[in-house]
Formats: sequence, structure tokens, C-alpha cells
Amino acid sequence: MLSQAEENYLKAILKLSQKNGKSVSTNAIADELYTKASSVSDMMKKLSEKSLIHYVKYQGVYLTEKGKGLAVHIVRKHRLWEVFLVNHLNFKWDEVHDIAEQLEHIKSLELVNKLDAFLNFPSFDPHGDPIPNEAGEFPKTSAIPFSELPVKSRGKVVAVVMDEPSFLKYLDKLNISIGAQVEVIEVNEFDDSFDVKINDIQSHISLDVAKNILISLL
Amino acid sequence: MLSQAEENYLKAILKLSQKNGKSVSTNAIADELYTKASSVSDMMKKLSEKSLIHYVKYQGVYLTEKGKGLAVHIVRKHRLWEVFLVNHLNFKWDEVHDIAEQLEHIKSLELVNKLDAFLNFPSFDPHGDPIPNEAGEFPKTSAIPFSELPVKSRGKVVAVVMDEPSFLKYLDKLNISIGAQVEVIEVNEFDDSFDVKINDIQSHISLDVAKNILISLL
DNA sequence: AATAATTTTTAGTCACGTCTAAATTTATAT
DNA sequence: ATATAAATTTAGACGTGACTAAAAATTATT
Ligand SMILES: [Mn+2]
Ligand SMILES: [Mn+2]
Ligand SMILES: [Mn+2]
Ligand SMILES: [Mn+2]
Repeated sequence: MLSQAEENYLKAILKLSQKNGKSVSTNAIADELYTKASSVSDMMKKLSEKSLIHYVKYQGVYLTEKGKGLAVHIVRKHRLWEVFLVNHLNFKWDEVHDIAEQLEHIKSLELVNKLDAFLNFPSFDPHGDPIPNEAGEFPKTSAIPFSELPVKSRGKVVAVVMDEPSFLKYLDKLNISIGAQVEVIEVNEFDDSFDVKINDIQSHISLDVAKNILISLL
Repeated sequence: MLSQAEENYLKAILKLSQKNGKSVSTNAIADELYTKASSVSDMMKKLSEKSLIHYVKYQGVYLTEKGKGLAVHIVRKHRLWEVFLVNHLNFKWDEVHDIAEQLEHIKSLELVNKLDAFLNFPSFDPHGDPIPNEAGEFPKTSAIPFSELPVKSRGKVVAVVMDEPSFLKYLDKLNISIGAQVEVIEVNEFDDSFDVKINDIQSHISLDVAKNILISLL
């Protein structure tokens, strides 16, 4: 049985290897978990000992099949709980991450699957992140950053990349939520900002914001 | 912020002081938590240091107001989650305790109160145990053990004393659930067993079982 | 290729929560 | 009142997961 610390390391390694390449560096993990490289080194030995990661000193790590399966399961729990909190307990999408960080460590396969059924087997969480099914398979998604939407093209918001509350609250202020229709009117080369339409209402967003919104083309 | 271990100790002390007298002994706590007396002694120092218990060496402990408030809050969470698991996720009443033991440690006041609202502010959990409200007040209850129900009197099951799955499953087999109508037909002095009616159907239970069922007189 | 900078690992320490064994205190029995 | 038994605490150890400082390996620069 894994400790919460071990689970958090596995999740961090999965996240980093999905974002970047296969092999994940010690420092990257330390940054992700707000800990120190030396602590990571210690933990890598333990996880390697348990056959959850492949670890060669100084060469970074990557998940074994077993480790990946466990990491995906934790992500599944995290996202299912987020759906519950938003859809049934009336939390806002910027309030659920920290609570889900705790709930994801609750150990009971029955609980996860009953929760999944209660929620009607959702494919995406409140931030548009894909939820793996019981077999660990992620729903197919094809989305591009808002910042790459061609001028005059229209799209639909399907996910956000960051889940920092401050960013999500800013999106609320801009009336940008999952499902919103968006269109690029003009790109301002001067500051790389965009004149856009959000649900047909004229607005303006920075490149930084646009990069963190994922859309599908309409 | 309390650790899970500290919370479990507080809960154990509350439980024991509710059942028996004020002051709780080191060994009683050790038994309750399946740990050793020496571990309890160590923890008593820490909890005392944090002003959560009154502790005089060799004299047992009892909760301070602060400690009691925290302990009651954990009980509140435990029982609310049990209601959720049974009423919304279709768990049986014998399956929820261990999961609630984990969920009770999730830290978020907002979560507890939103869950409470979602569940319609229940007063009792699936085992008939009273659920304290946000202010920490328990609903009033007056129940007696089934074993003390006079012959020919009728009562309604309101709670069970034990929550061991084996006991609860046995009650299922006997068709005894919260709300069931019960009546004592005859007491068998020979083995202290009871001839009873459960929802008007004749049955037979031992003293041991009868002592662990709480009823209110009709 | 040699040196410098960066990354990673190791060595040593610490707090937490547990344990066993030994010492101490309190309770019980004679 | 004294001896014995039971309960409790202390002493010393261990595993986990973190840290700092120092050493070692890798990568980048000249
Ligand atoms: Mn999240
Ligand atoms: Mn999410
Ligand atoms: Mn319970
Ligand atoms: Mn209960």
C-alpha cells in the first residue's frame, strides 16, 4: 500500500512525463512538489525498489507500467472528486483543487467506481481535463491553445491548462468557461494580445491567458 | 493543524469518555486504537502540550473544550460521509465505516457544511448514531437497549451500538434495520435469549445481540 | 580538452509516530 | 503495612519523509 507521499510523487512524474518527454529530471519533480532535489533522490530509490519507476542514477526516471497504472488511478480519483464537488456540492471550479488533492488519496476501489457511476461516468472534469475510465484509458481529445486559433476562426473552450484559482477567477471575470464560443477578431502584434469575441461579446485577452485556454475548432 | 494520528486519538478519547466516565485511561486508549500504552503516553504529552487534553501523569486524561470541539467535528464528518455513502452511493451500512475513517480526516470546513446541506442536514447516520450540527450540538435522543424492552412492549429500532460488519450483516439476516418495529414475546431465562417479533414476524435473538440494538418505546 | 557551471546524489540531522524492554508509580492482596 | 500485581511512563530504537551542506557526476563553455 502506497503512502500519500509516494502517490504524490507518482502523480508528479506522470504529469511531467505527459507534458514533456519520457524521462523526468530530479529537479523537475522537486519543483513540481515544492520539495528539494535531495528528497526526490531519496524517494526515487524507494519507488524504484517497489518497481514503480525506472531509475538510473543521474539519468532521470520514468514510470513502469505498474507505476503508470497507479498514477493514472490517482488522477482518475482527483478528477472524479472535482466533478462531484462542482456538480453536486456547488463549489466553484477554482475552489476544488486543494480538496481533491486530499480526496484523491482515499483508498477504496469500490468507492471510486460507485462515485463514477453516481456522476454518470463523466469524461471530463470541471477544468476540461480528461478522466480515465476504470481501465485507465483516457477519452480521446484534440484541442489547441486559444493562442493558435487563426483570425476569424471560431472555437469552443474545452479545457484550461492551469488550475490556479487566480487564473480561474480571472476567466470568470472574462466570462470564459468550458463550452464558451470564442473567436479571434484581431491579433495585436505590439503586445501579442488578442481582440476576441466570447459568446459573441467583444473582449480582449493577453497571450499569457490565451495560451492557457484550450479550444476545439468549430 | 492536526495530523491524522492526533485526530484519531482525540476521537478515541471522546468515544471512551462518552461511554464510560470522564477520565480515560492510557490502556483504554491503546486498546481502542490497537496501539501500545507507551505510544499513547507519548501522544498524551503532545496533545496536552497543544491544550487539547488535560493530562496528569498516571491519572488518565480528558478533553479540554478545544479538544472536545475538534473531536466532535471529526465525528460529525465521519457520520455525514457515512450518510453520503449509504444514501447516494448505494453502499450497505456494513461497508461504510472504514471508508469514513479515511474521509473524516479531509480538511475543509466548507466541504463539511456543503456536504451537510447536500444531505439535507441529517440528524442520524446509517447506524442511528447522532450527527452533531455545525455548532457541535448533538440531536437529543432517548433510546434503551432492546434487551431492556419489557415483555409485550413494542419499540422501534433507532440505532445499533456496534458497527462491526459481521454484526450488521447478521442484523440484515434477521431483518433488523433502523426503523423496524420490534416486540418482546418472551424472555428465555435458560440462555437469556428473546423470542421477539420483527415487523410482526416471529424471530429469536440472543442477549448479546439485543444489548447492541437501541430502540425507542412506541 | 580542460575548466566552469549545473544537476544530482550522499552524508548527516530532525520531527513524527510507532515499538520493545526496563523503570516507576499506583492499586490490590495478604 | 508490606508484598505483589497491574498500569503507566521512560529509555532507546526504528522507518518515513523531510532538510542542509558537501561530494560527485554531468553538461556547458571557452
Ligand atoms: Mn485539480
Ligand atoms: Mn482538474
Ligand atoms: Mn462508523
Ligand atoms: Mn456510524
